[in-house]
Amino acid sequence: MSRTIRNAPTIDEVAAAAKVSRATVSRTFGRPDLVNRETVELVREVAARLGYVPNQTARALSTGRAGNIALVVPDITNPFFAALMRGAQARARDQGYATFLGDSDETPELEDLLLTKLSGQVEGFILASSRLPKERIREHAQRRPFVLVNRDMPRLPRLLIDTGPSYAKAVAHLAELGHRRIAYLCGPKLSWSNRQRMQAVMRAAQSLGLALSCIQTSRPSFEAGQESTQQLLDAGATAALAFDDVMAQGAIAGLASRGLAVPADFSLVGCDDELAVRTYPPLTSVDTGCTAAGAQSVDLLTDVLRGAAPKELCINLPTELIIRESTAPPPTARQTRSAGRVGAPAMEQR
Amino acid sequence: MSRTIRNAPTIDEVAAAAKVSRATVSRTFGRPDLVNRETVELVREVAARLGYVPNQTARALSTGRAGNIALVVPDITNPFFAALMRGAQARARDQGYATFLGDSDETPELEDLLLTKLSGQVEGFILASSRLPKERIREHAQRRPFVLVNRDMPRLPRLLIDTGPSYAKAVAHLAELGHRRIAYLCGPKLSWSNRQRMQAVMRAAQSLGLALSCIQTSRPSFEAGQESTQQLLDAGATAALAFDDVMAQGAIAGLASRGLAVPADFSLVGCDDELAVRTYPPLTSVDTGCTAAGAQSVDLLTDVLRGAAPKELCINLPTELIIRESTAPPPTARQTRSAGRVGAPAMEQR
DNA sequence: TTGTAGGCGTTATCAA
DNA sequence: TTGATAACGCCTACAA
Repeated sequence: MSRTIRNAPTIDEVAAAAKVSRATVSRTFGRPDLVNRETVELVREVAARLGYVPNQTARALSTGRAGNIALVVPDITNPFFAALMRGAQARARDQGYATFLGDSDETPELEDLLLTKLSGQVEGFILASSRLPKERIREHAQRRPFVLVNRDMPRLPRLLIDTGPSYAKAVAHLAELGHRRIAYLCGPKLSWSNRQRMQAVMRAAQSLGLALSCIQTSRPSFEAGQESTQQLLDAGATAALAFDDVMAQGAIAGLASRGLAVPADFSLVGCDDELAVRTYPPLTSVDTGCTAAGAQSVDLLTDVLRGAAPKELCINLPTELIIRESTAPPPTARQTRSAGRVGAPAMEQR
Repeated sequence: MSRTIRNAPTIDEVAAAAKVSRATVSRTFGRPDLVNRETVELVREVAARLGYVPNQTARALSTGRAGNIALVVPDITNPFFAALMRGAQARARDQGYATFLGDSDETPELEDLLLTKLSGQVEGFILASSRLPKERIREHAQRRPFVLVNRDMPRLPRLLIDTGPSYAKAVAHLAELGHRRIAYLCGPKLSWSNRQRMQAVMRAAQSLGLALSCIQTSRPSFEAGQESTQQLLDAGATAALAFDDVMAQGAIAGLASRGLAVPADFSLVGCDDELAVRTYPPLTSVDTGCTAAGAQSVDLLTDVLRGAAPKELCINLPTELIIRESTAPPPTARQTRSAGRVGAPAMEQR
């Protein structure tokens, strides 16, 4: 009854105006191959003139296919998820789906709520970096098809961005530069990616004989990275691998505010590579190909929806360590090595 | 027919199991105040046991209220829009709405497509920074309630983030620092915000007697900012105001790759203040309060939907210039002024 | 307080 | 190739 909505023309009005049955109009838009060429044109014309657009809701009720999917993420503000969303939405659109966005603000309860509220209007979910207990995920997955991103649960279609090897490589890279004490700046406790990365770092550090401190944080945010500075220094580390680029960027800022420069005084490694090339100095980071991953997660979901169950329900996406300018030999080792770093003169303070 | 979706129980099954009419079940969920307490409990119980959840699609078809809104943006990857989305989605959820996201990739055609495809399932739109011709917007707005963000069209509910005064202030700030030739790094031609900001800069520059160059760019991206470096220098400018933080950040990187430091060799002003505090150096930027704006645009839309037409359909949001460390006196003027900039030592090159 | 019945706009099944 | 006619699941006057 909103006065701003003029009554949209229905299929019946088009049918009447075109002097055909409403079934023909329906077919014209849904299965034009079943309709006479000329009839199609006629109907299209009339429809256009009247401004008719098939009512998606009615169509959904009739067919059982909503034509929608939902992407649920912990924080759309994080460049990783923004890129994922971008890739997913574009691909979904290409396949004729509209995309809901659910931002859970890193809280399992909200995530759960979004899942139940959205489930009625959605053919399937892409659940990225879920913080939910696996039992809940299983329950939800029973109602609607799910694709998990960065969460590993047997028998559920999932897309795992495999950062482990790259983090191991990054540790080796730091070891080669001469670092002996390093730190891992943790992501969310409930994050699969965090566990994966932390484990990779732990193993690599151990096998290379490096001392490692794991530093807990409240949330994968710039601020958390910033606030971790003291602990980073207390740990006696000369380098750190952060859970992602955002935290690494925060750490750089935190160090800078204490007069410490990266990489002259401290080396830092990030992850996602969305931000990395934009920071100062540009971050050594793990490229996760997030935009492509978004698109691929949609492909996986639509495969499932189409019943074209892919033989392999678990897709592993490789990553790559990109070495830039945020990593260098530790301060004490510098004298004995070539120290010149383009555009990143060491500060004299401290 | 998907094998993963078990057939959801319908209102009739619940009614039968509870030995009431289906109207009673319907009321139990929609208007429980119209049903006997005990009956409500009974029905709820039975529904829970059966796992019944009202079918949102059927409800929407019947009531005409989809319970959905859509936010359409040019690029969800831009921190401004990500923050806007975050604020909007959260507020929409609080008000019982689910939110579609449409990313138009800066192209009017895609934007148009999204609008028509989404319109069937949505009670209203929030259209942010539309690149569409105003006639098209009017046509769409005729079908569904619209709230425009950063686009000024008479008689349409809109939320305008008023950056003009802050840009003028920024120009004055640069003038005070001693800059005589400045540049404006343009945003998208079709952007209202861009026009607003450019005009503010032009006027301020003129009234202060500063030389101004406007530098066109392809897209409001980091890369575009980076690529503008040559033109910035060719113009002989010693400072620039960018359309937003992303471009400013790109410009910093572009300058750095030529051995020029900000603010020692060049001053830069950004906009949005989402990124600003995270860059190096931290950007002098215009705070647009994007997250709050997202929430407020939803409020405005739901007001309209509720028929509670606000007396003022145009909301102007004030902004604030935040001075940080990316602005300083120009190189030539430096000798005669106090040059000490915390944490941003001048580079010796050039 | 509860029940009956018509309608929301499409699609799908059968005939023609 | 087209048309009539049930569903689809729910809401909502209107009646009881």
